[in-house]
This record gives sequence, C-alpha cells and structure tokens, in this order.
Amino acid sequence: MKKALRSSPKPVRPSALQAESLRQTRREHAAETAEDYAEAIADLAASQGEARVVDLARRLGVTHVTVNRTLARLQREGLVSVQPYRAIFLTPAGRKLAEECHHRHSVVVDFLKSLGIPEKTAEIDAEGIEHHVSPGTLAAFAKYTNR
Amino acid sequence: MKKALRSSPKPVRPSALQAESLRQTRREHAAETAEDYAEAIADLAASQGEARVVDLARRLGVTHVTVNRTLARLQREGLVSVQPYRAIFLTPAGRKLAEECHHRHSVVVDFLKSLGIPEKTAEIDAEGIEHHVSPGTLAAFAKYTNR
DNA sequence: TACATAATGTAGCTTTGGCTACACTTTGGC
DNA sequence: GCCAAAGTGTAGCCAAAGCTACATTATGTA
Repeated sequence: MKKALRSSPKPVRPSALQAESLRQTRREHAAETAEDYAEAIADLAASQGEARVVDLARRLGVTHVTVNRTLARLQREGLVSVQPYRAIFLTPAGRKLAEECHHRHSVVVDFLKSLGIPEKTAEIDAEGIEHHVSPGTLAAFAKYTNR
Repeated sequence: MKKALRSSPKPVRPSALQAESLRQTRREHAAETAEDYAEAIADLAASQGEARVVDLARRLGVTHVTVNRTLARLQREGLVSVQPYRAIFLTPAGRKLAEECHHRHSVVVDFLKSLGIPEKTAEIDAEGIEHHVSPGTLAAFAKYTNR
C-alpha cells in the first residue's frame, strides 16, 4: 500500500474531533423534530387553548399524516400525550423542552437582529441555527445582545 | 365545531412564515450531507493527495458502507466521480461546493471565537450552524469579526 | 509470486420523516 | 336528529442515512 497517500496514521488535521462534531450534529437531528413539535404545541395551546393535528400540520408545513406518526414517536418518548380524536397535550417533560426551545429561539433571534439582520431573515436562520447552539454559545449570544 | 378553539382562520402568529422556515430547514438537510462530504473530500485530497472511502468514513464518523451509498447519491447528483476501488474525485461542481463550505465554516468559526467562545466549542457548534446561515447573516458575521 | 490484510463493495435490515389515497369520527348547523 | 364537511386515523409507498455481516479486490511484504 502507498502509505504516504492512503490513510496515514496521524492525519494533519484532527479528524477525530471533526468526526465527533459531525456525529453529534447528526445525533441532535432526531431531537430537532421533537423540539419543533414541543414548541409548536405549546404555542398553539397558549394561543388557541388546545393543539390539534391540523394546526400542527399547518404550522410545521407537513401533512397531518406526518404529524400523526411523529406524535406517536413523541408519545413513546414521553414528551406528549395523545388520544385518538382528542387534543394534544405536552407532558411535563414536553413542557420543559418547549420552554427551553422557546427561550433559545428568542435569544438567537434577538442576537441576529442585534447584528443588524432583518427580522424575517433572523427568524428563518434562527429556525435552523437554534438547534445547534451549545449552552456556552447561547450565553455568549445573550451577553452580546445585552451589551 | 368550536370555532374559537380549533384552527381559527387567521392564527395570532404568522404560522405560514414558520412553516416555510421549517420547510426550508428540512430541505437544506439533504444538502448538508453533500456539503460535509465535499468539504471532507477536498480536505483529504489537499492533505493526502487523494480521498479514499476509509478516510472519509473515519473523518465523517460513519462506516464505509454509509460512505459508499452516499457517494453513489452524490455521483447521481453530479458532485463527485467514483469508480470501483479507485480514489474519489470532486467534479467542478463539487469543488465549488467544497470551497463555499470551507469559506462558510471559517467565517462561522472565526465569528464564534471572536465572541469569546473557546476553539473546541466553536468548532463543534460551527459544524451544526454553518449549514443554516444565509448569505446575509454570513456577511454580518464576517463584518463583526473584522470590526 | 503468493498470500494475508486492508480496502472496498454488496445484501439486507432499521429508523426517521416525507407523501397520496382512502377510511372512519366528530361536530356544527339545518 | 341528520348529515356534510372537517378533522383524524391507517395502509402503504418513497428516500436518506445509519448499521452488521459477508463477499470481493488490491497490494505490501515475505
């Protein structure tokens, strides 16, 4: 084998770190859906009294079928409580998650706006960014916003 | 139906905007993998002369099987060129993507570090954030870093 | 040159999250 | 109280991205 060319034992850059970062990013991904749902359910409950499947579907931009199946998973995971043809409720764990998400979302949006980014762009980018912000980075964002 | 409670025609918050944001975030998601692969291949080619499946697997933190199947997709999409048992090459489109990603990654990492976030955290968070940063936000990041 | 080992490829499974099409419940209004 | 329409549920399809187990190819070295 051409040792010099193929898989040198100690690569120039710490690929192990990058691999771990990417692995973490991927792991987070399943949780992102849960966060979006929790936040949407909390919002709907606050603004309309209860969250229904159609409302969630509209809100999340998917069909009611996808909402249904995802809710089943979230129930397995103990975040929501669903009964056929009834409104959707967050469990205490789900409520906690929703609150954390809402807070994180606000911090990210405010931070982006304080950088001079227009509201609409800030909202769109925050939706993607918020799930990947570590506590330390979130704190730095908050600190900058209130500087 | 309880009109007041269920799916009021004009919700308080612009849920259509949120739905669109989320839809966009999801759409981007398939592209994230492509970006990670393009960047990794370019990096490996630069540092080791060529990119091989095992190197990519190590780098991305997945098995060689996953790398293989993903490469097949990226070839369908015209980003890489692969031949059995041969090194992996980026097409011009793939190279362009890799350069953009590398640039975006650098900007995000430098920005986070300039906020006082430690290098390691900055790297990890950037890996998740970089795929969701719009051009406008990226420009704002760069401007802040060089302020 | 032969062969052991590393690299690569393939088969087939899983989960997640999309979808359409169709079936069944609820419910508001007549 | 009926019934159409809205809401909800189910069946079954797809693609992406992960995996293990096994088969095949390349290649450095003895």
